[in-house]
Amino acid sequence: MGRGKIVIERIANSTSRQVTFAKRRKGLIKKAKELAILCDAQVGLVIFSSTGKLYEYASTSGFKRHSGCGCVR
Amino acid sequence: MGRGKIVIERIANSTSRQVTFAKRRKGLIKKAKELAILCDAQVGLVIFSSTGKLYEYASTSGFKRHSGCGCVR
DNA sequence: ACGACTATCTATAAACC
DNA sequence: TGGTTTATAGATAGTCG
Repeated sequence: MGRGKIVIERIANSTSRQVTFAKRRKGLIKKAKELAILCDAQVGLVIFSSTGKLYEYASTSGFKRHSGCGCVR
Repeated sequence: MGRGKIVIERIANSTSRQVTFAKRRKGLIKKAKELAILCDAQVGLVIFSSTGKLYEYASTSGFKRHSGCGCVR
């Protein structure tokens, strides 16, 4: 899906791994949103980068962090 | 992305909405897996269909349902 | 390290069975 | 209603500034 074909395995080069992460994370969240809207579904998505950064998406208020244990419902 | 272009809004026809849901859900989970592997990330994905069915994916054992409240960590 | 660009690959809408 | 095919839209790998 791009200039060259790639194998699905951990990208060795740290820089290109980060670049790919940023691109694909954005694409994944976009598709999650589209699924929620097109199909009237509820979608929750949580992504931690290898450096520990959190990225998340939730389609509706049906998913809420509830106080006390910090979990996602 | 297909024979015709589509607008991102709730699909009116119930049958084609279900068909699209099945296709896109599969695609979304595939991409979530790829992101996890390629970029060494941890990914959690929860999808409820409009009929209330649950579909989920978690890239690592870092995400676990813990007993007691049934939440996802 | 970060945006654009674009050639190319992949996902998928529609058609068909 | 569920699987298969195909043409095309959309995502993105590699490149350049």
